[in-house]
Amino acid sequence: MPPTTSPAIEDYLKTVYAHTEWQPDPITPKALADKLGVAPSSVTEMVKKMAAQGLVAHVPYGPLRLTDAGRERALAVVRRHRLIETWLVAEMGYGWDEVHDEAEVLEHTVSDRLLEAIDVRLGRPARDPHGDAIPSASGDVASEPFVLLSEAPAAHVGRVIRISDRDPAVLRELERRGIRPGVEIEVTDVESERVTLQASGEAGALTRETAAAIWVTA
Amino acid sequence: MPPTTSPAIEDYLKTVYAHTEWQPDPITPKALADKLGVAPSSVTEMVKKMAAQGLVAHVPYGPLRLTDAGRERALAVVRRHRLIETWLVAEMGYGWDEVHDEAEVLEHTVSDRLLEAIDVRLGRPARDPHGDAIPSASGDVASEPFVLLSEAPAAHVGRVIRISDRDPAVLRELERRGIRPGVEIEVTDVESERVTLQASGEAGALTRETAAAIWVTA
DNA sequence: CAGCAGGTTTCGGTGCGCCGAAATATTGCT
DNA sequence: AGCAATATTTCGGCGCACCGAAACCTGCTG
Repeated sequence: MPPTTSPAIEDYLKTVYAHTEWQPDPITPKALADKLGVAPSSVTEMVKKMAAQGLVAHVPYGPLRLTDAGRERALAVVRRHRLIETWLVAEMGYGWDEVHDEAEVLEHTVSDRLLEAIDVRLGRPARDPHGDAIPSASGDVASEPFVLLSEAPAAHVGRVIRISDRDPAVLRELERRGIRPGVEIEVTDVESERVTLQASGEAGALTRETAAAIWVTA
Repeated sequence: MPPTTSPAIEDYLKTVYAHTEWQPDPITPKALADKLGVAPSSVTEMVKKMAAQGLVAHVPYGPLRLTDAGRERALAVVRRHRLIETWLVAEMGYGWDEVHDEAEVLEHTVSDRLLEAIDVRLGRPARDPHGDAIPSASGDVASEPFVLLSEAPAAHVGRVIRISDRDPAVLRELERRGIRPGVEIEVTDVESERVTLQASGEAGALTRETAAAIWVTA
């Protein structure tokens, strides 16, 4: 178990971790392959390596779980990603819908020292522009009770905590509608594929899929 | 000749280009291998690929020259490297002897957009902290007549233009002696392996090798 | 409870960038 | 000119991360 955490393995760890933030049950190889845009056979192989390094626990034909060591590495990568995103928005003139790809690359190449300098410049922020918690250097993550907007009952009132940054188009759409971290939302109606709501004084509706990208306070 | 310029090829291009800044004659495969810390056989192979992409001109068993296309790519990489170095020093609290390795990595991963943002923030600087000219986005490079301090005759008086950033220890050494870009230097004596000089009012001596890392105005 | 549709793994294979050893070319020296 | 030192290339091979095809499990359905 040498500290040979390649960029590829970092991506795997990050993706497994990200899954646990949105879904309670462990991720399957197929889901991982889809999110990474990689063939299932590649996942099998890579997971074998990661298991050998003690980063994931995996029983053949079963799902996938991070070990403590794996979670620690994953959190370090997530920290990098989110700090870089925050920096791009705060200092480099990026919009919150434009930072994901750049951070995706830089998270693997920024040194610890540079990351620390960024963290200090930004005043050690706790959340990134999408509301995602930024793990501390020691691996602590701020957490707060939440519900997915797609799961919230009618009449639920909450503040937007975070919005998934996976789809820039969704971010632009939500921005246009005044939905961003910190905003109050009231769910007015829940249908099978639509959630109707009131945000920033404006009424509107979201598809269930879009609503699943949003955390609101419980 | 697809635009498949990998990080490895970028390093080769940059190194070949850097050589031409310090030496008039074209670089040999051996020298390139040494500077890159790579086996000679790797250079042969990589050069073949680069020649196939029209980036270098190479006759078997002969030296190595950049084509116009190769120079263009090399300048783009050099621009990245030097802008990043400048940024690290200007904004992120790095010393001029500490930026090389970080820039070495980031030059391959920073997007054009982010680079442009950095350039703008810094006010489109013309030289980096070591005095190296930063090529413009269109590939123009500022130049000024110079002599290597190792080649300067006794009694020569000039201003330090640039100092090679290859060896951090040399940079610290020079900094300690007050030798940095912009400083006036008078060569007081030239021996075979030593150059004696006066800089910032202080007398001192440098090995020929160290002096070969310094450009002064002609 | 047999069969089938899925997901998962195995297997052979690819491109990239690297290596060392061996073959070959060039150069400099006597 | 001849030879030895040195540079360059060729060759087989390696590790990484990926692929597709085929074999193999598992769980669900009929």
